[in-house]
Amino acid sequence: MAAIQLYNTLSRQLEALRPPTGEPLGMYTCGLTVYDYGHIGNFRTFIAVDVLQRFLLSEGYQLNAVLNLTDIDDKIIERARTAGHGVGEHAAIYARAFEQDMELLGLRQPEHLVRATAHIEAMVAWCDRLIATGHAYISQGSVYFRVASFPAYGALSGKDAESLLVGARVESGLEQKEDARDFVLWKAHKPGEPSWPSPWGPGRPGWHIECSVMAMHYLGASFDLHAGGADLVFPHHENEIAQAEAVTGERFVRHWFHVEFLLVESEKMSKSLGNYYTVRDLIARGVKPSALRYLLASVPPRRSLNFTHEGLEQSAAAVERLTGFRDRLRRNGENQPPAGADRAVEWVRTARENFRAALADNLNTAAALGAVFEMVRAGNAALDAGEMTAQAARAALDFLAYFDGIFGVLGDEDEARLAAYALGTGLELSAPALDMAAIEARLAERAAARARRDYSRSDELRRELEQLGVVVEDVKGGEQKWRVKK
RNA sequence: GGCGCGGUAGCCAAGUGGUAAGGCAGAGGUCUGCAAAACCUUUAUUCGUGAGUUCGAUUCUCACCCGCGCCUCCA
Repeated sequence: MAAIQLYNTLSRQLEALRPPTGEPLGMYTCGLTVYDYGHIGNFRTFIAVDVLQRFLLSEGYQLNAVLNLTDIDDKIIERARTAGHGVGEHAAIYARAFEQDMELLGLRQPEHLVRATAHIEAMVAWCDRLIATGHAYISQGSVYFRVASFPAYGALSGKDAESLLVGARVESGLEQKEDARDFVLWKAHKPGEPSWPSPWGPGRPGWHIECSVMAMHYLGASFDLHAGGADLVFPHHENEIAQAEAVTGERFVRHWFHVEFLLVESEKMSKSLGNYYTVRDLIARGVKPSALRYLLASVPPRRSLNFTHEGLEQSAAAVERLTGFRDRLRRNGENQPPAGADRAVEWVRTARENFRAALADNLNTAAALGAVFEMVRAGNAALDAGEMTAQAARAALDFLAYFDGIFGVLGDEDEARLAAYALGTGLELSAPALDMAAIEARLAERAAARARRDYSRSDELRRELEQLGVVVEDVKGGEQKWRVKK
């Protein structure tokens, strides 16, 4: 297969990712600032990164992935104060919540899940180097990056020095900066705020320095791939580049991967509009993790995603089509006569090729799903025609397993994850537990009724079962198949 | 104003210089005791608008309209 192409924000074009070698691919992702629960926009990014990473692994790459949590910042301090928490305590609460959301959505554990406060010394040391090399200066106990000392500033976001100055002047001039574009690396201590010692006095790190320092700490001065939300391009990632490259002189990141914004009902998500959703908001409404994951993964990362409740329902229906097909394969696949086997295996191979090619083309998840569904239709048709051989069924099941290893949407673990999530978060799930005893009893009675062709009783029992939350389907051979009602 | 992304059927959405993947929803049919599921057929003579290049454009160029993001700490 051709090399994996990804859009690189820095060059503004598709670029081939280096091929897999024995050397792991170094990848850094800007994670959450833990002042509150992560919202679905955050998780859109993390799911896109997750799909990318799982795809890379399936293509033979080794990964060294770093995901950071920002656990010291203005907003955390402010929210902690409002909530009556200590700052560390507040951050810990939401860091834990993030990890719960991560597990619920099946996000891959990165090789390093790192926190800013665990790397303060390294940040101080880096500030020191920036000062020593003339790229930063001390002003009233704070340290600022001297943008004028880094001519390449603005390359990532396509901004020129002049427009940056115009933008910056709008801001208040209270800070003691040489130049309006300069940004803070280290904030001097203020009463009532956490602080760490430094050569310039107590204080805390600025936002941008943490990512440069932690990325280089785990991945080296120059690494392969850096991901994050599109809104981080400027200033955050621009500043990361400046902080790193000003000292090292090396190209900080080869490939910048940005995930577009998420809208809700075509509007920017905001608390004031009442369209702001955290993961737990949706789970509490009975949304399945697999459906949420499907929706967030189904739109390619470079396109903005319009999140709607209708979209969630459509996603849930699409997931059911996939799992329904898999169930059919498992039920029927083994008992069919093996005849003309090779033709049926052919469409699985085609689907796999198209699927891989789509993902390799800038992670085109929509096209990749198209390939999967084309196989589903072909497979269902073969099953209907009684032409599904054991070999073809196995090939299709293998492909579905491979597919789900990347997309993670078939929902096999929904129930277990929801249970663990409810336990961990104390969240009450709206989905009522099934009364299995009552269901089993009615299924048995219905089977008996059907055996004696008492269809009115059978239909009555089907209605009762629906009340109990399950849909019954009569499969050929008189067998009853049931599933949880949507 | 600057930089960037996007406007494809009721909804979500792929895509190509040669005539529109896929999913959801809808309609008809097959199957079924009835259903469900599945399958088949059907639902955009048309891809924001206008002009241009071309034998031919949704795909290239230009202009315009609309939506969205960023422009100093928001994923």
